[in-house]
Amino acid sequence: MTPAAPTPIEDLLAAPLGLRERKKLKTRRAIRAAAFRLFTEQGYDGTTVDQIADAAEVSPSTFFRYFPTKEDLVVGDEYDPVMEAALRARPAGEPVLESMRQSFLPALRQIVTAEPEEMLLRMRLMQENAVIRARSAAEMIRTVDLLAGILSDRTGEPRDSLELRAVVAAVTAACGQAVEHWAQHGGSEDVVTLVERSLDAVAAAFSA
Amino acid sequence: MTPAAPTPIEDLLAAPLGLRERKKLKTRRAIRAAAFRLFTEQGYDGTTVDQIADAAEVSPSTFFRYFPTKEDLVVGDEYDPVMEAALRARPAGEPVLESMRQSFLPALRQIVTAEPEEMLLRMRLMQENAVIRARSAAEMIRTVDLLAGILSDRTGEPRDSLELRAVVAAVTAACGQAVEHWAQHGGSEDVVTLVERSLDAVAAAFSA
DNA sequence: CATCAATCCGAGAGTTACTGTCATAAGACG
DNA sequence: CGTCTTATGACAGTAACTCTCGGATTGATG
Repeated sequence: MTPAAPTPIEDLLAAPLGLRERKKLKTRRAIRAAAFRLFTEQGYDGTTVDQIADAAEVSPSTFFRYFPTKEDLVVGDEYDPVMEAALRARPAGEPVLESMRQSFLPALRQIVTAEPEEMLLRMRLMQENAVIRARSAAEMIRTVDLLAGILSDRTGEPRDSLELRAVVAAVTAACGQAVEHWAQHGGSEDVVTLVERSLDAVAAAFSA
Repeated sequence: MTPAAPTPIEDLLAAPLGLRERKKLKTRRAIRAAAFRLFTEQGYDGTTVDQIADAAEVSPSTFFRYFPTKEDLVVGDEYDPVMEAALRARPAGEPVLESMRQSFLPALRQIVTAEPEEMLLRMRLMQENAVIRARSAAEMIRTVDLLAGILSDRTGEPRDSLELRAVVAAVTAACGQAVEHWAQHGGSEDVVTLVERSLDAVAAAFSA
């Protein structure tokens, strides 16, 4: 395209994504898009990996190179790093509950506003399909492990502190219920408000 | 065996388990016993259903008649009815937290004292195997649904009350962490104490 | 005791998710 | 342009299920 003269500025701009990387990202998106379309048309169980691969114009082998399992199309734990960063950014002396609240809320807001229809589809699949539900629940366990690890590092508590893990698990579960409620009402309510309601309810139940 | 004279008393006593039912229970136990033995020897993933069926001297077809999936050998939700009964027996006006505590504790104590080694194996498999972990987590969701349903019926709240579900989920998660802690320490500590510690920690975190 | 209906079981074929290997084609790079 | 790396596709294979069907076992009845 451009003459042979090297253009470092353009290189730097293009560097984050070489042609190869761009193509990979594109096929990854194509696979997921084809899958979600087929899922809405035929349901999750009614759609085979071969069909998805056909629709995305890749071979089944390639499908499994991009998504190790069919479930991974739906679950996706790409939000954990966001919450991890947010949690690490909280001040050291802050109470655990407040740190978690301030980490969950921005992450949730971002997810819900960025791609609400995809999130709704995911939650719908989670309700309908036992396998997806199970995997999502397992992801929540992963999240609890992650957050408890970060917090224990920060406070110097042992990594398997029952007390810390209990708090993290309880808060995460309450927030999860808020998200589920959000999804079951079609995403019309404000997630932040729902999370606050959840946490307030837990506080009320435990302070009585 | 006995003379032809009809013996209604014996009939009534034998009624709960006819020959057929007894046989079914026996093969069910045989399958599970064989499976657990093979699991400890070769691991969960290293054991095929065919091997289990062979060891239990049944056909693979029969295996799937008794256990719809291989995971069902391990997860088993036979404790939900116990908790359900306990929860329904609680007085109507009691706070949710107290009702749950008084329902969880006896059930847990029973599970842990009745067959501790089996429970430990289950928890160990849950740690090691992602599929089992996911299924167990899904069972916890089922439990939350069940308990929230019972409690909402009792208090007249709507069945999908976010507040109620958040509290139930938080308490269940905290208790789950207690059980996990119990298992990770080889079952040497007292479950009841661990549950109390968990719930106290949540209370402390939310009352600050 | 004989029989009949319900139910349980085993055999076999088929589907699907996933794994591993290998040859080939397409980008990266000097 | 040549080479080297890497992505891809074709293929074979495994394991967890699902479905169906004929035969055996059980439990009730005449």
